[in-house]
Amino acid sequence: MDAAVQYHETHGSGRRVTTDTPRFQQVVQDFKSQIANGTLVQHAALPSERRIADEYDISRMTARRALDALEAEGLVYSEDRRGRFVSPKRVSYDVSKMVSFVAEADSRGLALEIEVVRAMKSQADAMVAEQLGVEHGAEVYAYTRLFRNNGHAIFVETEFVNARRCPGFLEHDLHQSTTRLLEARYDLSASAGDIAILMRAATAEETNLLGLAKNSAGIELTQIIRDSSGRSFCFGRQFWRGEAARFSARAIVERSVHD
Amino acid sequence: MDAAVQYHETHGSGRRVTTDTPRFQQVVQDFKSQIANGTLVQHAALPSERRIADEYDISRMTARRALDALEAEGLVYSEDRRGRFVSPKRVSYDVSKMVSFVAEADSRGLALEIEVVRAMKSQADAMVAEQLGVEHGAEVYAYTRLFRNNGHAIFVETEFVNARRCPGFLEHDLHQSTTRLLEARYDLSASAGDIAILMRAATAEETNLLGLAKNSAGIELTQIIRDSSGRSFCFGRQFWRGEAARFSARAIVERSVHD
DNA sequence: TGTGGAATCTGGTATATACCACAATGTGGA
DNA sequence: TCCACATTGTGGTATATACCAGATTCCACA
Repeated sequence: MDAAVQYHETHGSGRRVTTDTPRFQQVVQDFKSQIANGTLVQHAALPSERRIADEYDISRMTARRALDALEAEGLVYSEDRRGRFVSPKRVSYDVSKMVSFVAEADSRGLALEIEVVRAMKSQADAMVAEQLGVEHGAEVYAYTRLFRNNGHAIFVETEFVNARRCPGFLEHDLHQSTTRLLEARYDLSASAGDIAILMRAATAEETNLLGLAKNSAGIELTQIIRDSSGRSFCFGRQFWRGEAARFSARAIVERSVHD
Repeated sequence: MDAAVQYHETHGSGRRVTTDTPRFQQVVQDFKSQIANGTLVQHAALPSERRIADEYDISRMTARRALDALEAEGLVYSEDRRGRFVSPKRVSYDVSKMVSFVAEADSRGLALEIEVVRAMKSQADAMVAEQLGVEHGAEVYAYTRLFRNNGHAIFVETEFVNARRCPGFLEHDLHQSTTRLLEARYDLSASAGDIAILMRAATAEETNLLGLAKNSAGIELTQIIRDSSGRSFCFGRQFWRGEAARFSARAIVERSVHD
């Protein structure tokens, strides 16, 4: 256990003209390579912090730093007291298609599982009321669902539907596309939608459901679905693991539809 | 050193059994409050790590943990060896409007500054060639610009334009909206666009230009701009500070085949 | 009135150590 | 055979310390 503090610079494969590559960055780079070249496939377990520290001859805290960096980048996820694993590949979500993500995923063969976390009748708060175009305090159905792909949680969604327009909504099976449900049962078909995407930190519940590390960031996607008369009948808020998705959209200037 | 670590369990309800609140979370919460209630306004300096450690009677590393968490959430940004500061408010970007963000920002009174980092004629690599619909190796103009709002860097963008369609492009002033430039000088008006949004880690250059912490995540937004005939003439890739923006879009259902 | 340089401050990296709480595994006894 | 219990492993939190290098400040000297 000699030579604790050494700070010798291993200029070796020095590419960067910067000062000196921090040791933890070496670990980061190594694992990035291993993930990129397939040595580590998705969901494969990484060595433990202690093992990495040992192998690289660094302290556990430094190993941890490297792993935290990989996690922050989304290349790796961790399960509390079980280990760290390679993140699966991103899924694509075309937000321009108002077909529910569920339906879209189905058609592309994604094994999407839905867990209903919570479902209840409640009253619209200011936010929900504005989005749904109902009175403050009006009855709405609110339900939260967790979406997994191959067993791996990728996002959690809370949706609000206008109770007056969708009586008995919660009696239906929520393990399916909401869009389809609304269309089949209530003759409400999506005609347009407003979508917003932003990056933010996960709330406590999202952290738990998605199995995220504390204070980690992800992507919030909110959408308001409107019928052909422009009235909104469904408001949803999704929170995605940051590394789990790629969102695409198509923009068309003005209203001119050519075809 | 007397115990000082107490860890009595409060037994939550779900699967997770939350133990005692970690000390660093207290710091996180405090600053969150101060930012929320306006005690700390945007760009205000937070106390240094050492000062926080002192005031909360925690170690510097624990204080650092708290600050890192705040930074990961985007509430705070740090400047190397200068300090940590409260992040400014998000800007909104409607990606459905094919008007350049610059133009849109102007009209809303944002003080947007553009710094041209790099501008050159180069040859399309596989990626760029595909997006622009040109031959691999075809001549393109490539330029990188850094965008600041009130002096605070918010995103960096690299755009590629088809050199054949836009001769002498780089001779124009790039401190303006590209969309406008293309329209005014080359009669190329945006008619549609494909946009993709995803969260990822910053590259080394992005880290430097945006003044980010190492390995921090942000949002990549790529867009392909097409003319009325569907041909693409501009391909751009933006990397945004994660906390800096909110992206909105409007989706319209195109009734087609229903499976 | 500068101006150069030292002192001080800041975040960044790194180590060593300790304990906690839960997960997985292994072992012995009923 | 099956279950209770101990052992081991893992990530999570926390402390104390050290040095680095750039940013800032301020003061003495020209």
